[in-house]
Parts: sequence; C-alpha cells; structure tokens
Amino acid sequence: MATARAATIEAGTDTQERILQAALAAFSENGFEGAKTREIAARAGVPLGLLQYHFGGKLELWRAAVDRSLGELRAGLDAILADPQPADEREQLRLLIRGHVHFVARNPSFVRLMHDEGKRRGPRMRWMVDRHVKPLYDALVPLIERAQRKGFLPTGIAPLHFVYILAGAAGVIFHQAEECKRLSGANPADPAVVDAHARAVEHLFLGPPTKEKPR
Amino acid sequence: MATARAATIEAGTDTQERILQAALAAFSENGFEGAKTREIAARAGVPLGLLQYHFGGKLELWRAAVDRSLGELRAGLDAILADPQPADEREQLRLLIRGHVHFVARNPSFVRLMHDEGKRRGPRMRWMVDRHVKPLYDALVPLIERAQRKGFLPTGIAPLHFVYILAGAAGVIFHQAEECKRLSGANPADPAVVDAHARAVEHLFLGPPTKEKPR
DNA sequence: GTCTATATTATGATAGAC
DNA sequence: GTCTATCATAATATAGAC
Repeated sequence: MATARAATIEAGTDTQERILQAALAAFSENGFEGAKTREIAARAGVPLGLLQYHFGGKLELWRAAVDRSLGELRAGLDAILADPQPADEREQLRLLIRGHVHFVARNPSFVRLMHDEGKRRGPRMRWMVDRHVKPLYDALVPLIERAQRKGFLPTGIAPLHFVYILAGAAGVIFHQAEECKRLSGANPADPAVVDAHARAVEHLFLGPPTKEKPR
Repeated sequence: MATARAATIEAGTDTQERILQAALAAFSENGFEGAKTREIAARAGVPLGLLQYHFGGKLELWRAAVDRSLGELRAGLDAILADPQPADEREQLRLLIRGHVHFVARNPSFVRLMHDEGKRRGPRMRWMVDRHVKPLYDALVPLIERAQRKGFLPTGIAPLHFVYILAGAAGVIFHQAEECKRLSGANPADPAVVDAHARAVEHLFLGPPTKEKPR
C-alpha cells in the first residue's frame, strides 16, 4: 500500500516536473500570451487536461515556472554572498559578476522570462517584482555602494543603474542567442563564448584581473 | 480633381501612419503573437478591415513597424559616423554610446521589438537580422576594433561581445521601465535618470570623461 | 478608402469516463 | 492521476455594402 501510494505520488510529481519544464520553455520563447497551453501539454507529453488538474490554470503554471527559475538564481547569489568577510572585495564582486554571466548562459529562459514580464504593467509584473526582484535588488545595493566607496565603481550614480547595466550586459547576448547565431555565426551557448563574455563584462566593471593563477 | 485626390491620399497616409504607430506600440508591448489586430485597430481608431486593406496582414504590418523603428536608429548612427576623421576617437565613441543610450531612452518600443524577435528562431528573426541588424553590426565592428587597437577597449575579446554588452547595458533599464518603476520608484523616462544611465555606461566602457565643458 | 458582418480557426477551460 | 471530447470565446482574415 505504501509502495503503491509512493509510486502514484512519484508519477504525479514527475508529470508536474515535465509540465513545469515545458512551461518554462514555452513561456520564455513566446511570452505569457504567446505560449499556448496545448503546446506546453504536447511538449510535456501529457494531455491538455492534466495542466488544469495539476496547476489549475495558465496563470498558476506561469507562476510556478517563475518561482522555479528565480529560486535558482537566488540560490546561486546567496552562495556567493555567504562568505561574511571576503578577503578581497573586488574579487568577490568579480566572482559575483562571473557567476551571474554563467548563470544566464546556462539559463537563457530565465532572462527571457524576466524580460517578457518586466516590460509590462500588470499583476504578473507586480507579483514578480514584489516576490522575487525586490529582494534580489535589496541584496545587491549594499554591495554596489561598498564598491563605490572603495573606488571600484564610479560614484555619483545610483546603484540602480549598475544593476540594470549588469543585467543587460550579462544577459542580452544569451537572450538573443538565435539572433546572435545568425548575425555572427557564434553560438552564445558555446563555453568559449560564455567565458569571453564573462571576461569582457568583468573587465568593464572592474578592470583587468589581478593576475593570479591563469584561468 | 487634383485636390480631391491629394486629400484622399493625405487621408490614406495619415490612417496608415496612425495604424503604424498603434502597431509599434502593440507589438512592443505584447510581442508578435501577443499583439492583437483588434487592439491595434482600436488604438488607431480605425475599423479592423483597414489593417488588411493597407498592410495586407499582421506580418506585413509588423515588418512595416520594424522598418520604421530600425530606420530611425540607423539614421542616428549614420549621423554620428558621418564625421570621416574625428579628432578624438575616444570622444567619438563616447558620443556614439551616449547617443545610443538617449535613443533607446526615447524609443523603448524599439528595444522591446528587437528583444521580442531576436530571441526566437524563425522567418521574422531572419528577416530582421538580414535586413537591419547585420548592416548595423558590420558598421560597428570596425569602430570597436579600432578602439581595441588604440587601447580604449580590452583586447583579445571579439567585437561581438561589446556589441551585445552595449545593447544590453544601454537598453534593458528602458526595456524594463515598468519593472524599474515598481522596483525603485525611479522612472527611466526621467531625463535625469537617462543622463545618469548614459554617464554610467560611458564610464564603464571608456573611463571617466576627459573634462572639458561641464555637461 | 472606409466600414460592417461573417467565415474559419485557435485557445483556455471543463466534464466526465477510466 | 490520466485521458478524450467538448464548450465558449476570441483571434485572423475576408466579403461585400457604402
């Protein structure tokens, strides 16, 4: 009985997971309105009715996908910020920038999800900002202010600008990966391209790396 | 007769212009799939049938809107590049960056249009890259390579990265204007915010301004 | 050129069998 | 939990009067 129930739950959560992955892909590719529930169901390999059963509706499915995506971003950031008193603060910032570039490179759907909703006034945007973006922003501002005091970043400019500059500088090449491929032949998913991009962003924000071990 | 025909043509082009503006707004807000032809017609204050008559269909209307938007960007860039041998090449580059930030600040719908299609494989993306993005890119690459040779920009990194870093750094705060307002209270359309953003982007790419006249 | 009415297709959601 | 059949609506596009 216990095994039977476990198997049922297992099957259920696996189905939910497949739906969630399919939803993340669809929403990030076509936006909330553009994503079709039928397409999500087809990608997940489940009948349409199961989306309603497991998530209740298109909106709830979208929210679950956003929770998933931004939860991963937040976890990565927290891991870097966990070090309470880093020895070299410039290098901590460099690590954060590099980590973010690699995160968006691995998760272009995250960038697309954010961009698709952040541009639009409405309940979905408000939910996303209040629940996810604001806490992230509040964690970043003190870091930026400290970098400004220490002279790593130009002063007299609100941290807000650096947040959006970093978000854009790091993310757009991966957001626009298809365009980039046709434009230049370079595939942003290529590890060498990711690394070059991270180095460029790091350099612009923090100058040339203090040479330690070669990378 | 001539006046009657002129008046008719005048009315026709004015209607087309209103439709085009409404289409630009709708496509940039909701993407190609999300934009509804009914909404465009309503915004333009014309009946639905006129969209079909003047533009033929949703796709052709989208193409006309993109032509309009990217034509303006291209004209602005060409104006800055017109100077054949600028005295101070670093300052020309600075002017180009500042000009681009101000362009995207005035035309957030341009950024949204580009981002919405550049992420998606398909005929619209290919059309946009081949017709608009590639020529722009080809005009920028030599400038970046020259800046690298002169030491303004880090070497050993393909120009492609600087193009996407600039596009992202300049554009995302305006693309995400609604999110930014809710996140921080700052309105990216505010001239003071635009100026601060331009200064931040300039500084990151080119270092502190060579102080001439104050701005 | 403009407008109304309509054909056709698709989409989100639901009902009910298994 | 899973799946099929279906409803009600909203979308693009078109036909044809003015």
